[in-house]
Amino acid sequence: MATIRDVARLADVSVATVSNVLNSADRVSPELLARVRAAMEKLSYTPHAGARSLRKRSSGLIGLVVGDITNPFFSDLFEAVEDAAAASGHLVLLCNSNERSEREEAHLRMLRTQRIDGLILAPTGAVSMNRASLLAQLEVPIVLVDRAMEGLGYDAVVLDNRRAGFEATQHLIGCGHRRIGLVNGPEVLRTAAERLAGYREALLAAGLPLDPDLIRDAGFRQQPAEQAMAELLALPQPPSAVFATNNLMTVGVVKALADRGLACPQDISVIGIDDLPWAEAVSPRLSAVAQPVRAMGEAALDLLLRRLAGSLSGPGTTNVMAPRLVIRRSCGAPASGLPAHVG
Amino acid sequence: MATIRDVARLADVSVATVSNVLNSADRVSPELLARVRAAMEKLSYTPHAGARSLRKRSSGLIGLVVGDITNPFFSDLFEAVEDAAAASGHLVLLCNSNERSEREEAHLRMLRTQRIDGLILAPTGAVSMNRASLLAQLEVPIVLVDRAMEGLGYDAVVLDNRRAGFEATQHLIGCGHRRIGLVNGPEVLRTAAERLAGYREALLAAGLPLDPDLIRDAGFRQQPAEQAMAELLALPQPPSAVFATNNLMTVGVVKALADRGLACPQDISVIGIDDLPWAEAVSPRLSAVAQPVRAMGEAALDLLLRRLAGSLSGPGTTNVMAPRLVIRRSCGAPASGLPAHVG
DNA sequence: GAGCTTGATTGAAACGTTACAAAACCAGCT
DNA sequence: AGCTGGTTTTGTAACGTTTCAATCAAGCTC
Repeated sequence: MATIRDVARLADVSVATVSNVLNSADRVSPELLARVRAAMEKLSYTPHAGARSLRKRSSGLIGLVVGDITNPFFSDLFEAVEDAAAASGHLVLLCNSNERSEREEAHLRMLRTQRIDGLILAPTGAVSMNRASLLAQLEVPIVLVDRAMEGLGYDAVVLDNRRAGFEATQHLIGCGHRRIGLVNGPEVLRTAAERLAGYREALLAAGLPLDPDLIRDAGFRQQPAEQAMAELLALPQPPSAVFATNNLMTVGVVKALADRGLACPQDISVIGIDDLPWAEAVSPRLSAVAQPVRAMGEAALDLLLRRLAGSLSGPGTTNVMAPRLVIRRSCGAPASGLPAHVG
Repeated sequence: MATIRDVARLADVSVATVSNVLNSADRVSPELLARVRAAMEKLSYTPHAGARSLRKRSSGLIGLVVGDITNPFFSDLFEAVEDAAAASGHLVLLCNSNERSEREEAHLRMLRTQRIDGLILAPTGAVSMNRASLLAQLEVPIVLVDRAMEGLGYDAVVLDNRRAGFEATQHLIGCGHRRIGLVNGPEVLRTAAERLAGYREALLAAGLPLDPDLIRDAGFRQQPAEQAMAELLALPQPPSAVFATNNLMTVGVVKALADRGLACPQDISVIGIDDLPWAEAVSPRLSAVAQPVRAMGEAALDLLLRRLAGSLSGPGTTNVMAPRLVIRRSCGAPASGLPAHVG
């Protein structure tokens, strides 16, 4: 494979000049520029990223680590980040931790040997001390997405989770529901806690009672959500509507209903967080509180690039994005047959 | 950040020795090994991938380029490939071309400057001359996935598309259907052509006529598939069952039905290629011909690694994987109200 | 105790770039 | 002709590794 020396030889200039046309083309005269470009073309020369990253102190690589690339939220996120990164000449290194923190830590080490310029991290689970130090060792700007980890001083871009919880619940209340099930993630996670807070707040605002029986922790996962939904249905006074706080759990909830032959919204109403590509395709078309995924990815990369450029400094800021309520058909008036309870 | 020299100094050995513990630990005495390891630990040393890739002639990077990471098929594929690659100490560089060949070509150039060790490519669209030469210039082993490009001599792992088409169609025929719509991709693509061939063959085997009106090209995309389904329904003699030849088009078809209030399988039966994570959740639970995505990813990486190790050589082989028919509820007997036509 | 063998350790030369200071060039002035 | 000040161009020392031949130590054998 051709090196910069070969190009220099062929164009009859010094290697320094070739390097210049690569990096600051304006510092070289038009005629040499043309000669060099021609030589590169003829040899189909491509610079060696390794050598470059060795000499400059930057690799042009940006790490993106997510918990589950199979989750549409994360694949959309990757797409957004990669598009934006391409525009600034960066390459995105995607790491999928499969929600296992050991894998995530292994990935962080990998990313360090790659000498990434910056990291976008959607942290899985709680923040271990171990991981915090791995992050610090990277010695590069870091932007958190989806889940913020307070106290570490990193930039973050997150959904306004309280509001998302509030709007979803409010929408159901507006449809006439009074007993609303909540299939939530574990409260130790900030996102879950905030979504719950929004739910509470909406109930309170409507003067509705809060029944702890209606609140379930399904670990943000599909299978447990299915189980949780089953339990809710088995309650002496089952809810007339359910709010699932992420997309995986929405699938679980819908499946539980389908398995029991319950129609929606006739028998029970459903709303979820995260819009899904097929939400429009299934019947009923699912209502949801959508996250502005693309905007979140772009915002994250923007923060990162600004840190890299030095145009942003000081302690990390948290960028809170507004959810968007997408109303389709899965929420209707409470089933007449079921008791719409007033507590 | 600590370098190999720092480690050597601290452990009071030569850099060569440190390098040895990194690469062939068995060639160094236990006591020096321990000293070096301790020094690395203390300095939290991590090798510089760039420098390494410069000196050895390999980067430890493997490229994976796909058309649409948002498509569950591809995100599953990435997951499988990354898992397998991690086991062999490779890092996967994912590139998403958004089905645009210019982006794909830009990515191939990027991958060349990264000096990837090998490439797994799910080619989008037809093979341009330009792209063929870009691939050749990479000068690394290449494995094609999903769509083979004949004549270039690369290894490939693909679905047995003919059989997939055959089994899906046969299943519908077995349910009693005689007019079966086919929502297919463009026939210039081998995959689409073969799936069509399987469809034909199944009809032929059952002694059923082939009605060209029932066959539509929806470009493997959702929106056109919705449109195609609408056209099929508007036919004077609409089909009693539909077979969509990929997951995006299945969504489009289902949506078209839902929009018209058509129930499935009561009004019309549906089967698709590619299983979907939510196929079990919607009602009706969708039947499908599943691709063994994980196995395909693993097979692709395996081929690549064997080429790299030199244990595989000679012309490329094509690895044909068997589809798996997953029967759920979306296919039933033809609607009594609709004419089950005998041509 | 001299000569071998074997295995562990090391010095130093690459690998392909970029950065920086030095050199060369070229007008335009005195 | 000799300067000056400004561009272009260039030589060369890093950057952090690995590789490979060379050295060294230690245990054998005769």
